[in-house]
This record gives sequence, structure tokens and C-alpha cells, in this order.
Amino acid sequence: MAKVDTSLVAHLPLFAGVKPDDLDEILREARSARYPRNTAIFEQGADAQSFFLLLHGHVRATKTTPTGEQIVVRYVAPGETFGLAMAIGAVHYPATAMAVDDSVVLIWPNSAWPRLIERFPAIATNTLQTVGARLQESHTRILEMSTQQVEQRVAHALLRLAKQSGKKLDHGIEIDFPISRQDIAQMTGTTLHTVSRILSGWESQGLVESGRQRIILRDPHKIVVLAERTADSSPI
Amino acid sequence: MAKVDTSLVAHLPLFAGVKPDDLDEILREARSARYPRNTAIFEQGADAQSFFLLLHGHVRATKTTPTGEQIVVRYVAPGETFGLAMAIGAVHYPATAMAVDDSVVLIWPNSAWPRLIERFPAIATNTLQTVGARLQESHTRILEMSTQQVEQRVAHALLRLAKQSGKKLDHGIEIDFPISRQDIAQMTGTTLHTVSRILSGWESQGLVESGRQRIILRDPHKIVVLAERTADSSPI
DNA sequence: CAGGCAGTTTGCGATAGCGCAAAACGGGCC
DNA sequence: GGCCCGTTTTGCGCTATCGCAAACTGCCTG
Repeated sequence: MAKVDTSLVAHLPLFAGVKPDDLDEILREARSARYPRNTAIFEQGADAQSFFLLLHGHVRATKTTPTGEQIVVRYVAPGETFGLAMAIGAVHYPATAMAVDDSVVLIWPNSAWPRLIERFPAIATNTLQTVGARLQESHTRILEMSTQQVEQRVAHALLRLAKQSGKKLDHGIEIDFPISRQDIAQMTGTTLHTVSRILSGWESQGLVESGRQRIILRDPHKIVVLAERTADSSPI
Repeated sequence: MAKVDTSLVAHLPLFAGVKPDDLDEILREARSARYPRNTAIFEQGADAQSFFLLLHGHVRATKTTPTGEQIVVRYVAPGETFGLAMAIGAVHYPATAMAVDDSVVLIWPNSAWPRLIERFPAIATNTLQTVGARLQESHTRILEMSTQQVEQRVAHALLRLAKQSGKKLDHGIEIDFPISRQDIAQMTGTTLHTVSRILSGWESQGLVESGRQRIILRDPHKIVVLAERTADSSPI
């Protein structure tokens, strides 16, 4: 297996406060793997045996109801951890992880976790902070779903994606991985039909340019305005 | 200040893996305080200076939008921690905490946190697990808001409250603190009007008995059935 | 290069739940 | 015991959004 260069991961929040020498030791416990686009990394409900760090690509975490309805929990960007079931005391993965682009991940066996945080308590602290940040994002999402109209929620979702994984273009920001209307619907609690209608509308106003699993924000500023507009703001 | 008996808190998840002698040392760093019903413990956006452990009573955490709309993030039951802004790397409290009943809390200054987790790494691990559990609950809530009708969401919310803070009666379960229609609306992403209509309907079927800030589940089993019924299940 | 399929667009009718308004209720406080 | 205020109930019209159906499109594959 190709060895992972410590310099590539040393700056990640997960390893803040860990000495470079130690980092090497940590990485030796991991193996790396490549997942082609549209392959599952783990399935909701499966025994959690490993935890992951995304090095390259993009991963979508989804949660499914017994009746088959699904939401997108989040998109994982390079440098972020996922599948931390062990750390948060879960025996099974609470969500399904799928590579939406060809992706490369580091994989630690769960058995490494207790040893890791014993030797490097900073890792526990760092993880607590990331999980805490995700908790706050979830609360924000709940707040949005409770108080905003669909159009605003879609605007927020796109802006967040652009911030997390946007590729700056000469004229606009492109979301840097394949994403469908359906995916956006599952991020915002609506249907792909409604998302399609909204994006069509925006496209005709020149706010976005989009097509098959592809979205470019041509006028991010106006989308911010849309996102912040309250229901009773004056139209036009 | 009255000293807190270690035996009262020794069994809490927060202190799992901490030796009784050490516990005493931990508690000496805290002070306790009493908050009468309907008083704020901290406000969203304020500088986070302390973190809290609820000993007695009930606390409601709410999050408010710039435009004044509000959701209930969660209800805190005795034995649970809240206001962990420091632990998750937040400088300001992300929510407002209010005592919904006369409440007694332990309060640690944030400055105690780094020392605490250094001396007792188990506390960091335990906190990571509780925060992780809350994250999963949030995801479940998002899933429900995305896929279920209001009636089912209200059913789920009441069942959760009953489980967390239900007082078993001869015939049913009473939610053990004052809670209004408005509160339930803010937990489920709807309006107090709709909650009122739903509860009225249930009351006429003998599923619940309720009044001013008071709810008794008279037939929890049927409410479970309601909660699980999918939109396309046959009526009656 | 043709075909097929996944993803997207669009129309149209149905409706759950909102928003507003007003009345009824109940409990605590003086 | 009576008053007052916060809470709850209920009616009614409205509309954002869903749900279904059908057509369209662009990409990838063979």
C-alpha cells in the first residue's frame, strides 16, 4: 500500500495539536482505499467496523426511513472525517455513505480508536468540536425547515455547498461534484419537482446555470438575497 | 454553598469511568444555582462563560432566527448537561436556555473544562458520546420533518417527551413539566393552531387528556400506531 | 451512431396546513 | 370571590407545495 504523506493531512482540524512524528504513527494504523463514483462505502444499519477520513473526492451521507424515504444528511468534503459511529457510541452506522465522485479515503479499524484517543487526547477534543459543529448545523437546518419557504431553503443549501465545495469560475461558482435535483430535494425537505421549478425560474433570471447533475451559481449575491428574504418581504 | 453529594451524580453518563474520589474534586469546581420557573439561564448569542449540569427541574433550549421565529432545540432532563459551547468550540451560546420548572443546576466556569478533560479524559469521551447522540436525534428529527405529516411528528414528539420525562400514572403517562401547544409546535415545525386541532381530535378519541400546559397520554400504544402510520396507510 | 436510460422539465388538479380573527377557557393573584 | 392575562379552541379562506403523469433531453454504452 502506498504510504500517505503526513504533510497532506497534518493541517487538518482532526490532527490539530498532534506532533508530526506522532502523526506518522497514527497514519500507519490506517489503510487507504479508493471508491469509484457511485459505490457505497458503508450502509446504514451495518455493524460499524471502521472510521474514515476523506482524502479526495466527495461522499454523500444519507439516512433512509423504514418505508424507503431518504434524506441527505451531508456531503463530505476532502479533509473531513465520516463514519465516526464508534466515537459517538453507536454500534451500527446511522447512515449510508456513498462516493459521488471517485474518492480516496483513509480507513482506521474501530479498534484503533480507544488507543488513539488515549495516546493523543487532542484527537478526542478535535472530534468533539467537529461533531459539535455538525450538531449546530443540524439545528440550523431544523430551524430553516421550520421557518422558511422551500425557495429560501434551496438557496441556503446551494450557498452552503458552494462554500464547502465550490470551484471559483471567471464568472460564478460551480459546485464541484455531481449533484441532482433529487439530492437537493433531499437536503431541503422537498421534492425534485419543486427544486426543478425553482432552478428553472432562477435560470431564466440568470442567477444560475445548471443541467444534468451540474449547478453553477452565476449570481451568488442575488441568491444570498433570496435566501435571506423573509416570507413577508415585498416581492419584485 | 451547600455541597453536592457525589452519590447523586456518580451514576451519570458524564462521569462514567471517573473514580468517586476524583468526582469530589470535580464537583468542588462547580457551584450550584437555583432558577425559578420561567427564568433564563443563558441567552443565545451571549458569551459562553459556563457549562451546566441539570440536577433538578426542566430546561428548554430554544433557537431564534433574526426575524424572531423560534424553535425548541430540546428539553433538558435532570442528569443531562447543557450549554456545552466551550466543549464544541463555540464562543457564544448557540441557543437560549430557560427553566420551565423550578430548576437546580451545577455550573462550571468554562476555564475548568480544559483542566477537567486533561485530568479525566473519560469526560471528553463521555461528552463526545452524548453530543453524538444528540446529533443523531437531530438527524432523526430532520428525517421526520422531511417525510412525515404534522400529526405523525406531533405523535413522535409526545412519545419522546413521555419517554424522557414521563410520569407513569395509573392509567397513562403524564408529561412531567409545563408544556404549551406553542412549545410542541416549535418542536415539530408547525403552528400552535394545528397542534391544538390535533390534540383536540385525539382527546375526543380518548388518546390524550390535556389542558393548560399539561398533557397526559391516555393510550400511548395507539399514539405509537399513529406515529408509525405512513401517509398512504388506510384510514380508520 | 443509434438506442436507452437516468435525470430533468412542465402541466394540472388536489390538499394539508397556514394565517388571521375571534371567542372561550382557566388559573393565579389581589 | 372576582378580575385579568396567557393559553387554548375553533372557523374560514387561501396558497405553497405536493403528487401524479407525461414529455423532453443529454449522456453513456454497445
